[in-house]
Formats: sequence, C-alpha cells, structure tokens
Amino acid sequence: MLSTGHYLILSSLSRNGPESRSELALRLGMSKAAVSSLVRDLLKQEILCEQTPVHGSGRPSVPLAVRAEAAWFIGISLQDDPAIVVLTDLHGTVHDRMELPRHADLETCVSSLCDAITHLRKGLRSAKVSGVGTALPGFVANDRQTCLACAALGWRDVDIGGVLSKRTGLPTWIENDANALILGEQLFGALRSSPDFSVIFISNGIGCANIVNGRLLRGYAGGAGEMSHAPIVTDMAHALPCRCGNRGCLETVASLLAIGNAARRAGLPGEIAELARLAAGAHPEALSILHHAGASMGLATAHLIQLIDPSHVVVMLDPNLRDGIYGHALQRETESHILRRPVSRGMIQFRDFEPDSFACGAASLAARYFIFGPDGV
Amino acid sequence: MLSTGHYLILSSLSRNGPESRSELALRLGMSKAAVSSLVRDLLKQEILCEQTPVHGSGRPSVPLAVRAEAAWFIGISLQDDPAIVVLTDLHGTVHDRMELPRHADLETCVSSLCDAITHLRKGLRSAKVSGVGTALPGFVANDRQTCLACAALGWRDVDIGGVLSKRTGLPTWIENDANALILGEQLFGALRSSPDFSVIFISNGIGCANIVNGRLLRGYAGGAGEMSHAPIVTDMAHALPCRCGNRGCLETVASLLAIGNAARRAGLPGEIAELARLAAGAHPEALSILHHAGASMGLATAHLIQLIDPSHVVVMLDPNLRDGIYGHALQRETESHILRRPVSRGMIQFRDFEPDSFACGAASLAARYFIFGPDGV
DNA sequence: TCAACATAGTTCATAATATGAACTATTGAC
DNA sequence: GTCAATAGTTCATATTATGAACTATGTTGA
Repeated sequence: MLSTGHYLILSSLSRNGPESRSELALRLGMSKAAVSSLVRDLLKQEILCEQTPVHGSGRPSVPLAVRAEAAWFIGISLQDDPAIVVLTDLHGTVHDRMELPRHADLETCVSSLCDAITHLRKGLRSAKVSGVGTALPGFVANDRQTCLACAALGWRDVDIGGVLSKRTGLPTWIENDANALILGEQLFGALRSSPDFSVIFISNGIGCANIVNGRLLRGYAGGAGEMSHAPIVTDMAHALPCRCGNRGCLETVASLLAIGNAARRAGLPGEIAELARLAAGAHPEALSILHHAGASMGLATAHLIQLIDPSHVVVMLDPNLRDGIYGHALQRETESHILRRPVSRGMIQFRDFEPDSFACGAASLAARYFIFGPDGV
Repeated sequence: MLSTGHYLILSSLSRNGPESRSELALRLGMSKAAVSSLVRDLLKQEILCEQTPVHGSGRPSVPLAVRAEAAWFIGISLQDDPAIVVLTDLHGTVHDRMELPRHADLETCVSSLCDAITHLRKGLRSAKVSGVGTALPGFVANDRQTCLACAALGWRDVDIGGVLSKRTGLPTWIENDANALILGEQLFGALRSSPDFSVIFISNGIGCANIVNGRLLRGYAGGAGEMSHAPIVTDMAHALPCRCGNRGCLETVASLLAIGNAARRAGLPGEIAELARLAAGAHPEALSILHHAGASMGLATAHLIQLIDPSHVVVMLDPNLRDGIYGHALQRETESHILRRPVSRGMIQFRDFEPDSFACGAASLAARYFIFGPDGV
C-alpha cells in the first residue's frame, strides 16, 4: 500500500516532470532520507523508473519518471453520439479506442460500454486496468457516481457509476464533460504545472471549466463555469429565447447550433464548413453571423478572464471557426475588454475540437486516483 | 511551539465553532488520543478554554472554544481617507479604534500609523499584540509585504509591510482591500463555514473578492475578482470611457462616483442620499440613473454567480442605495439572469457599508496566521 | 594520472506524531 | 443502585520523517 509520502512523490513527478531524488527533496521540503526510502518502494513496485543520469559537477543525478505502463485506464465519453471508449496508460496516451452508438437506455448503454471495455482489456494481456472514468454532458452528484441530470440522454438521478463499477469490477468515476476535459488537461496536458487556467469548448453547446489554486472550481452547487447561459445579449429586442428559460444567453448566439440556426434563418446553409467558406468569400450575412457569434464568445471570455484571472484559456473549437472571422472576433473582443496584463501574449490558446479529448479526460479521472491517492487533491 | 496538529484543532474550532474533543476527532479524522493530547497543550497555553458541559446520554461532552483574549491584532485600513486602525481580539471583536488622516507620503503615513498602534497597544496593559494587517485599494505582491500599485495613494512598489514590520517589531501582512474584507468575513463572519462565497462592496469604486474551495481566489496575476472593469455596457453609443482605457466598464455606471457624475450631468444633486430621496419621490431621471446603475450591477453579479457559483454573495453598500430602486434592480436583474438553483433564497445578502470592516479584515490577516499557522490555508 | 572537490544518494539511530486498545470518568435511565 | 452510554485519558506501539555521517560517482585541474 502506498502512503501519503509516496503519493506526494508521484504527483510531483507527474506534475513537474522527471526530477532526481535531491530535486524532489528540495521541492517537497522533505529530507533526502525520506525521499530516498519512498522512491525505493516506488521503484520496487515498478511505478517509477530511473532515466539516464544527468552529468554536472559531482555525482550525476538520476531523474525519476512515472512509468507509463505502470497502470492502465478506461475513459468513456458520452459527450456526443457516438460514445467513445479509450484505453490509456499512466501518461494519458491512448493505446486503443472504440466508437459505439450512445444509448439513452441505461441497461443498453452500460451493456454496450462493458462489451467495449472487455474487448479493450483483452488487448492488454497480463496488464490490468486500474479504473474507469466517464464524461457526460450533465450534472453529477458529489460522490462522482450518480448523474443528477443530463438533458442529452434524458437522465435524472441515474447511478451509472455504481452500475459500471459493479459490472466491470473496477473503481469508477463520473464527471461533467467540461470538468473531465480540464482535469485531463491538468493531469496530462501541457498546462499541467499551471495552477490557474481555463478550458472552453465550442460544440453544439458551450462548455467551460476552470482550474483555480490548482483545483477544479466546482462552486457551491457544482455549477461553476456555466458560461453557456451567461447573459450576453442585453439588447432585449435582439435577444433570442434560450432553453433555460431566459433570453440572450451566450449559447443562443455563439454555439454551433445557434450559428446553424441563424444561418438557416438567413437562407444560408447551416453547416459550419459551408458557412465559413461563404464568410471567407466575404459573404456579408455569413460574415455578420459569424462575427456576432465570435464577438459574443469573446465578451463572455473577457468576463471570465476578469473574474477568474487564469494564466491561459484553452479554446477548443472547429478549425473552420478558429481560422476565420469567428476566431478573430473572439480573440479581438476578448483582448479589448480585459485590463492589460504584462503577460497576455498567447493567453488564449486555440485547439482543434477533438472528441477523444473528453474520453481521455474521463480516463484521467481514474488516473488521478492512482497518482494522487485516496485523499488526493 | 505549535505543531500542525495544534493548528488543525484551532482552525476547526474557529471555523465550525465550539466542539468537544470527540466531535473534533470525528471531524478531523484523528484518533481521540491525538485530539486529547493536542487539546491539553492548547488549554495549558490558554489558547482554548472549556465551556459548560453539554448533557446527553452518557458522560457530558465539554465544548472547547478559542479564547478571544488569547491573542490581539492590529488592523489598518487605507481603503479611504481617513485611515482606520483597530485593535481586535482573536474573535475579530473590535476593542478599540482610531481614525487618522491618510497620508500618501510613506514616511508620514507609517509614522502616524505607528503612533496610533503604540497608543492602542498601551490600552492592552500586559497582553501583547501578535501581528498587524493592512488593507489598501491596490495590488499587492505575492509576499504580502509590498504594494505593487495603488492609484489612490500614488504608490508603486512601496514596501509598506517591511517598514511597518520594522517599526512596530510585529509581523505584518498587506492585502488588497476587497481581499482583506472577504478574508475577514471568512475568519470571523457568519459565512465562515462556507467554502464558496463572494463579497462585493460598492463605494466610490467597486470591489469584489471570492472564496473558492475554502481559499481566496487570487488568480494567476492576482487580479481575480476584477468586477469593476467588467464590460457591461456593450452598446457603444452609451458606453462611457473608463480610467482603465476601455469603455463601458461596470464602474462607469454603478459606482457611487459614476452615479454622482450621472446625476450632475442631468442637473441633479450628486450626493447619494439626495438622489435616493428624489428617486423615492418618483423623480424620473433620478429613478432612471439609479435603476440603470443597479441593473448593471445586477448583470455583473449574474456573470459572477454563473461563473463562480458561490453559495452567498454579500453586497456591502450604502443603505440609501440598498433600500431603494438600486438595490431592487440589482437583486431583480441578478435573479433574472442566473439559472434557477434549488437554494437561491437569500443568496444575495445586503449589508451596510462599514469602513471598519476593512480594518477588521486587515486584522484578520494576522489572526489567520495565529489560527492556521505558518503554512496555513 | 591522481588527488581534491562537488554533488547525489543511502544508512541508521532518533525524534516526532498518531494510533488502538484498554482504561477511567460521568452522566441518565430504569 | 446498577447498567448502559458516551466522553475523555493513558500508554505501549507503529508509522513516518529527520539529521548526521556515510558511501558513491562523477568532474576538475595541477
């Protein structure tokens, strides 16, 4: 069994990359003796490995790294149809993946997922899977087992975690899609050493999550990061009704769904690629729709930056949007509404929308337990 | 010297109120034996005291409480002129206070503050002061000693913490005014057991701070909670220029200064009390100005609630504003733009604007060190 | 080529801290 | 007045980190 000390070492190496025992002792404020003994255990269990020594003056230091093959995880994304199931290692690398129809019926859903998991586990031969994570577009209870509400699947109080756990015999965690995404980014991504960053994804809906003080910002009722219903269109003459009951929410203008609707109302094609092509050809109405959508997104992003002050905002979206007027308006509008900061270069990082990111983030939920331990951050 | 265990006990009692040894053991997940021994030390040092036993079935339990007189603190507010200096006990109760002119010159400022501190210390006779905290309207460095920038005082990189510490011989902490306010609320206030709440104050400027996951939300560059420059007026025809260089910031419409300016532009008196009286008498222009200001404040508050999801938002403002159309519009606009939550009753708590709150919050910075220890939360 | 030096990492006796189990203490209930 | 129930203490022990002395392994430069 691993102790708190072991998990300290593991999480430090995961967050900060390979370091020698001496560097670890310095960073963690522990004695060299303690680190030495903890590392010995982790090496014996083949969770860590020693890398090639680094030469300086004096005895070379031996960087220690987390072994990717030390543990394997299943990540499930129900963010969209089809559902995606991935098998990742302890570095978050995807080794195998499957797509399957996303069923709203719990029994059918779990059965097909379990079949996929069984298939993926067979590919591992002797190695064992340590846990399962699931990302879904909805609210999740505090125990991270039960889905409280999911509009896309029509779920209310569905204990998908419990059922998956019983059927697979593996520990299971459930998480909101945006949260899973940012938790994956925090554990495996380039921003892993940053304690304050945000992730936004623009799909049919808009999702947002924030890491603050090194931890996920959940809020009192688990509703933090609710960007999609930010009151952006305040001119009530133009505010469209939103499914939430209010008017003028961000998602009524800036989501893919909203853009498609606006295009069709204007007699234009509703597909993003088509619309982007028209805009690139200077079609005035296409330009107007995409500019309005991007600028609205930028305004909401400015609110986020002003209130939460992240070091980076990762924006995941369709490349057609990113490279056209939408992305441009988003960036411009954001930057024109935030206070000048010394480091605002590259604060907004665009990234292609990859459905696998959600599954990968889901897998990281289980990996997190392996790396941070039972009472981990 | 106190150990981590001692501080755990102290901070739990401070946060959750008096509890018996058994309750503490349960809450902290420690053994009764450990709690027993730690509590014995704290009783011997007269930091804790035993309250009258509570009878149930079985041996009565003895609630333990933090002794208010166990430590004393100085709190300084440079939030406004005059500066305020208070002497508080370990419960945050103000036992003495002084007002003095706020000097922009560092030497004069510190000298007059030190005179006041000396005077307050004399009133304590044998008891000793444990630390000094200062709240000021500006940015503070990470070491909580240096003021990086303060427009009101014209300061840049002023090491007021170091100077105060040297002159008083007491450990000193500096903090932004809004941050000091919420940290005081967290340590001493009614919301102390809530890990997610926000505080907004409306004065000549607008300040905001947030507690998230039980910790102050500082953000990457220490700029989190920057509500006053939220881009609220998006209709550029009506957006007023702001001192920050942008247009349409919240503080150009909702702050006392902005309201006064708007009133004077309309040929009305700039004093809030006067304006509020006119509005109460249904004066159309007064009503319009205050409604617009309050609604803008409400819109910004809705953004905050959607993004950060606090359990409560404490709004400190002039009673004349609170009881009139401003307060009404604020509340109404906020509630109409947030997703319905199960618990939204009393989410917004109005409170009178009390300048002493800043000084009290400042004192809490030092108290925090006493209660949470050197590497406390 | 080899001594001097510098840094990395280990060993081990010890200190600090928390634990479990058995103990005492103090009440209410019958 | 005895018993059940809960609070709190004691103490031997387990766990975990520490400091100081040690070994290991390289570079540097005369």
